[in-house]
Amino acid sequence: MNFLELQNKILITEIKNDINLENTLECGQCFRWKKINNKYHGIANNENITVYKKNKDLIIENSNINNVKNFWVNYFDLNLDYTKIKKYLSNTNTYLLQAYESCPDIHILNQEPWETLCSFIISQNNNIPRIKKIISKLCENFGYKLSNNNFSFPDYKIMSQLKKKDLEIIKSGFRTRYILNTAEKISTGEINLEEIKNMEINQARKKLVTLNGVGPKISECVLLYSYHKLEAFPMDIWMKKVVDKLIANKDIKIFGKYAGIAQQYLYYYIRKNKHILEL
DNA sequence: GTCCAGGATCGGA
DNA sequence: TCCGATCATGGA
Repeated sequence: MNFLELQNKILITEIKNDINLENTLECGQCFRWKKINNKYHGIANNENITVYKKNKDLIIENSNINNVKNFWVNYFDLNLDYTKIKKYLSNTNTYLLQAYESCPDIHILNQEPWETLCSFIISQNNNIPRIKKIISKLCENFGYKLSNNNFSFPDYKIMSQLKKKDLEIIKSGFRTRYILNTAEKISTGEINLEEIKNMEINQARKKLVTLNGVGPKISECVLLYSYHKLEAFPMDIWMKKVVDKLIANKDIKIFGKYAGIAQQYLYYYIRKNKHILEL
């Protein structure tokens, strides 16, 4: 990997593991990236960046080169050997091979734990367009303004001070008390998100589901999308259908330590090709 | 108008 | 331990 700085752009060349931004940013692991004219606009690390591909190179605008090296390379998971992992998974399931072809080069992002946790609490029994809307309103109303219409995700300290009435504006319904209760537990230190990062996965699972409104599915999402525990396997209604109909013996153990990556390909592939589940 | 959404919780069998 | 009703809201 090599970094070139020109004006406000940083060009990342010689990336060993090709990343497809559309598949990575629209496969259901994140909710805040927006595509405008073939470029993606998003916020993390209190930076509002634009990212796009030029051939195999990745271009990041509005960041400084040190942040790109330290934060964004990790965020987009550019150092993990996805070729090796896909090969490891390649003889497990024929639909997975179709998914590789149909939606290639998905990377599992390294997202910030609080944003991921809160976002997936909002996601429960909800549809993706509305999830995005609720999260957007949450940021507009309680985040920091970074530029024109771009707001940071509000941190848990701010949210722990909010009341139910304050959140009525975001229309998160029955999930509101879960959000507030979780923000409270993290603020008081009852749950430490930094500690969970270093825990063994089963220990981390146990800790996360102690949060009110966090069950096995949301827990797996946080483990995979922000703690990068690649064996985590979020089992939502779609993946239940996939496991039920498309996986031999309905056994996800075949995916081993990279189950989460198999899950991400299958999830996105099946949501774009729902007819496969009708077979 | 009806059905359903990247679920979790609770009460009752 | 298991199962179904329920939760708030609006997208499709």
